[in-house]
Amino acid sequence: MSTRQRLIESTQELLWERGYVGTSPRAILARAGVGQGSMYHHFAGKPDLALAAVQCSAQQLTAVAEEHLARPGTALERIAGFLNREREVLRGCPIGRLTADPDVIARPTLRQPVDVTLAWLQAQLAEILSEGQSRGEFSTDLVPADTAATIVAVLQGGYVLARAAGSVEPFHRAIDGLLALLASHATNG
Amino acid sequence: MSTRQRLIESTQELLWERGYVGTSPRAILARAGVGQGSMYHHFAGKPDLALAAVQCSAQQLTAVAEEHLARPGTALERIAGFLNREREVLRGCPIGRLTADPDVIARPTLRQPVDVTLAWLQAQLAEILSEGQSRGEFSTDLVPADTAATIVAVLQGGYVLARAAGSVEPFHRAIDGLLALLASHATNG
DNA sequence: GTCTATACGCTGATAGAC
DNA sequence: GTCTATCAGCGTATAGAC
Repeated sequence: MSTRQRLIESTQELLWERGYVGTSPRAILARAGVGQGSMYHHFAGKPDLALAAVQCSAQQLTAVAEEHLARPGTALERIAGFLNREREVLRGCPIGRLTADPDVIARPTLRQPVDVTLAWLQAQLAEILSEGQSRGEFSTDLVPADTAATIVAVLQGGYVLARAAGSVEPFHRAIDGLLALLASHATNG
Repeated sequence: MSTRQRLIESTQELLWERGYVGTSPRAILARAGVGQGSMYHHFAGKPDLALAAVQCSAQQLTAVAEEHLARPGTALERIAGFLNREREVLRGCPIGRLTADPDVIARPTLRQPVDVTLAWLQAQLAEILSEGQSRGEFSTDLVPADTAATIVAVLQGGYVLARAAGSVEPFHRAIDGLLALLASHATNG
């Protein structure tokens, strides 16, 4: 693997664990096993490297979500399959996590991929809900865009509860509670 | 106001904005308008001061929630009133925000008040849901503990979506979506 | 109690050798 | 391309004057 790629991967891991503010170039270099010169050769500085890492994480998250959401089944089944996919719950969401970071929120270029990824996910879920409604699988009482925001919020908030508790349990309770609410609106579940 | 109190309040604000990792004693002192000596006189160091600030924020959040949840009305009305209470959405949750911080998660003494506060909130909501069920206001199909976790997760995740988007809109959509799901389970709404 | 002085390692970056 | 040297400033804490 190239030095450039190793730098990006190390940065991805550190951003996930410690956020932008808590990640220093020194720590990135130590994890990647390269010297400072390499980093400043491939990237303009910390913000530039962080942007590359965030874009990479956003791309990976999108790909995984797309793969799960594209599986066959009813709207409810596809959503449940996505929510119950394997996750490292206590590590949290590598993208959602960045919203806690003041420097990410303050820099439009860093915030943008976070915004785009979460908006894309909501749009995908809204589309699935809408299709489910037109197939008669789902109650037309629900507003797809609102329900989609609720679903993504449960996911992001579930991570918060799990990390606070030091246990995956509240995450799964939040998902189960959501699926129970959604199930009663499904006509073919 | 005492110097000690000013230090705690400055720390509360900075922890909310920047988290534990992003908050330096220097920044705290500058905001409080006191010298270093005062801080190390009243507190053992940064972790000790942060603990006092987090406990204070937890106490304040609990008091506000308690006040809203104790208002009269059906279970659904009380929950809706709590969810729609005035919030500084784009600032996020001063308690939930701390779960993104690696040093908070790593220190049991700092994590504990976060854990206790979010667990208490879930317990309160579960109690309201359970009471609603026994009064016939709410479907007995729902598991109160699961639904309570879902509600708190929507709140915490709503902040994430709002901060990512730089807009309060997705927060309110997530809340509206949740309330729509809950409303269909209420028999007196 | 509160202040200033001092300390040492880390942050984030530049310069220049190889 | 990658390395090491060097830098001004910050992070966190201690010492000791007032």
